[in-house]
Amino acid sequence: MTSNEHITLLINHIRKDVSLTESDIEALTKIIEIRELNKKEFLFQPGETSNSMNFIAKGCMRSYYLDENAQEHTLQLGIEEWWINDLYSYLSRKKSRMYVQALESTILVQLPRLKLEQLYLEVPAISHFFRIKIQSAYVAIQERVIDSMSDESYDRYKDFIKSYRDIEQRVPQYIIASYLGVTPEFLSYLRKKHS
Amino acid sequence: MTSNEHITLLINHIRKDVSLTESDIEALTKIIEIRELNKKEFLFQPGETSNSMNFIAKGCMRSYYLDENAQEHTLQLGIEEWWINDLYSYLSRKKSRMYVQALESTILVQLPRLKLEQLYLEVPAISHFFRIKIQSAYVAIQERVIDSMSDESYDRYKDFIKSYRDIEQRVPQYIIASYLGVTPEFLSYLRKKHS
DNA sequence: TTTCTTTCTTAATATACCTTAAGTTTTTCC
DNA sequence: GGAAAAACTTAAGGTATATTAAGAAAGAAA
Repeated sequence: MTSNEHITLLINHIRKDVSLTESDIEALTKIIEIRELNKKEFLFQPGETSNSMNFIAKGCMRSYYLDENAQEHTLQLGIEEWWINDLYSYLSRKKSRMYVQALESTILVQLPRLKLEQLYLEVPAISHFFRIKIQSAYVAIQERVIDSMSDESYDRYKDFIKSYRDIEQRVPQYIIASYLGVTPEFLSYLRKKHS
Repeated sequence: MTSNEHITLLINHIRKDVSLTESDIEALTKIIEIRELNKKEFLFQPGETSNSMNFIAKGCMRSYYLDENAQEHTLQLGIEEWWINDLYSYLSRKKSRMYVQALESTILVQLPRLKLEQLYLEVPAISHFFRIKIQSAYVAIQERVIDSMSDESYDRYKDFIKSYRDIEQRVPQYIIASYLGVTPEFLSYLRKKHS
């Protein structure tokens, strides 16, 4: 697949929410960078600051952090046509506490922050698109807070599958466990018990 | 306290983040509504849609929802100079699942959504201010996700106190328990154990 | 294929947290 | 100020989830 096809995927994705003229597309295309990551490679790590919006054209990514006991906690997962980032770091321009990592060999279409903010002035539709995206990110994370409050861990697992239907098959169980906040052993037990 | 003082509180609050001219303030003041709530009164309830941004001029509020077992889960708390809402409902214009309730007798300075969106066009500083606020709401809720992943509930309690220093004294323990996701009995046990 | 590494499962034991219920303290309101 | 309601504490017994460790299965590498 050529880099053009990845860009087209992004453009069609944006066009689901807002209309773009040919000149909008040209301006957008100018600021795009393509980034390839090998399996297990990091997009960024704690201490770095996120400086781009990252669209997954191919592959699978996750964000996670390590707690004081060096336990991994997965916050976000994504496959083709999802966005992956530490939005906290991107929006606040502070250092991230997150690892953002490729779970498969992955191709990202990146929009660097400074150029994107320039583009907002030129192409309001793009600004509008990202306002929608940041709103949905807020909605998604609030959903996550609510789901995580269910004290039945099997319910949380069902919530997870509802939100991440297509992803469940592609990521290892231990990552799902780290998303749900249970041990892999316990997740294994739950799956057996309910099957 | 007159309603003017409540409005001044809001204006000074906004001026911490952006500059406002006298005419900005005049335009802002025009759309303001004051809402008084008695203790335990609801600002809105599940099934309703949030149609305003709500600044607490006086009092104490919380948002919570009921799970399938009719357990309360507190999502957000606020006192003077905090904003309280179901931002999910406000931004998406969908029905809320939340109760937003006064924990003390409370005075809100409200900005109705439609008028506020008009005001954004007239006074960009206000638009900028709320972009900052919505960003911080995102940051706060991500913080909450991370804090809630600590499986030691006493750690979560310490995180809570760090985020809600001034509020801890003013709300009942059982609400803190419902925020932390533990029973009031267990919170009581924890506080004794660590004191 | 064969070996090595990663991921998944099983099971025994340990612990954090819940449930219930009763008693105590604090707050509300007439 | 006093009665009623709301909130908080204590403790016993129960359940959900963690820990550890070992073996099985699947995937990657050679």
